[in-house]
Amino acid sequence: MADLKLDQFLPYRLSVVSNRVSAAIATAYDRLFGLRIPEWRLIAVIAEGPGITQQALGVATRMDKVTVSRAAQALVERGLVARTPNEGDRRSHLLALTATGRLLYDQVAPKALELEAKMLEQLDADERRALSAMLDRIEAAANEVAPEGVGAD
Amino acid sequence: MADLKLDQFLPYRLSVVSNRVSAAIATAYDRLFGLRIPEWRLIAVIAEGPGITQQALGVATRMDKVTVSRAAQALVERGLVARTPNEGDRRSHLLALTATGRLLYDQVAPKALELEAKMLEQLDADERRALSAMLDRIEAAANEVAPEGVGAD
DNA sequence: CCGATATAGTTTCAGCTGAAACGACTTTTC
DNA sequence: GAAAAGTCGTTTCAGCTGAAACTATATCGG
Repeated sequence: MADLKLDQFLPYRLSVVSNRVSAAIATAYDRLFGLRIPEWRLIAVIAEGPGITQQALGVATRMDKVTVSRAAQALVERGLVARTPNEGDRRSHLLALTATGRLLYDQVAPKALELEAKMLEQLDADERRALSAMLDRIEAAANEVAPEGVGAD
Repeated sequence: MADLKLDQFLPYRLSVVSNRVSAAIATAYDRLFGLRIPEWRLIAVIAEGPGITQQALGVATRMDKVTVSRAAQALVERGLVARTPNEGDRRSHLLALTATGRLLYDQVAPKALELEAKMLEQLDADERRALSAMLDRIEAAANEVAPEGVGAD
């Protein structure tokens, strides 16, 4: 009989840790800025390169197009993001932060980095690099095991 | 303005990798054994120590009691798990694998370890230890940042 | 003992997610 | 240049999750 202890099982550990981290971040963003995680992710990517389509946002954030669509609508309604017609392709629009959106981003981003720093506090630079590289390799392997599968949170 | 690139942001990377891994595993278990992740987790813990209550299962798997309740019902209905009255406390029952459940476990556990091995293939023993230790530290830090929050998948 | 409070587990309900169907527009093909 | 096929984005629907309400039992304080 196989020797399998759940809390030594990596997929389980990964899921637990990721959920804790996500929950901590989600709570903070929601309380401080009224943002959900998908919304915050869109803002982060739009801030980097304004004039982006939703489909590109989906690729960048690895979120489903439905999730992107809903988050984008919420942000537009809140006046944080504006849509301009895409001349090249009228099926889509181009998204950019409004002035208000930019202002919010300038508040959220430092807070995000601060939260991240708190969670990484006990890792030194080498460890962080190693962690990041390992995550990349694990993700690649997972993609091989089952090519599909997305999932946001 | 803060320098924040989403794909270097640890909480995001963690979430993406964890979701990929979970999706890969979930697909495999569902296809091979008709098990969802919460069900599989219960089986893994019950196999280790039969005669366990649902509340203890919740602690062990870090899943919500609702999730545990539903997974337990499904397993009982499928005849993989049996409930015996808990003499000491009649609010709860004690769960154990049936013969069928044990048989299934003996198939699932090796498969689980095999899947894990595939994902960890490119990490050597030292790296795995380091990864595990880092996950522990990150989880602890996340718990400090926001004590609550659970979440299964 | 017995009422007050707490805990195990279930049910209900609201929220989030993503597959699938759909509408609008674009590209390809003949 | 129009029908066929593909893509962007929205809507719909079904599934999963967890907070809160609820039932049954247990424990605590007087």
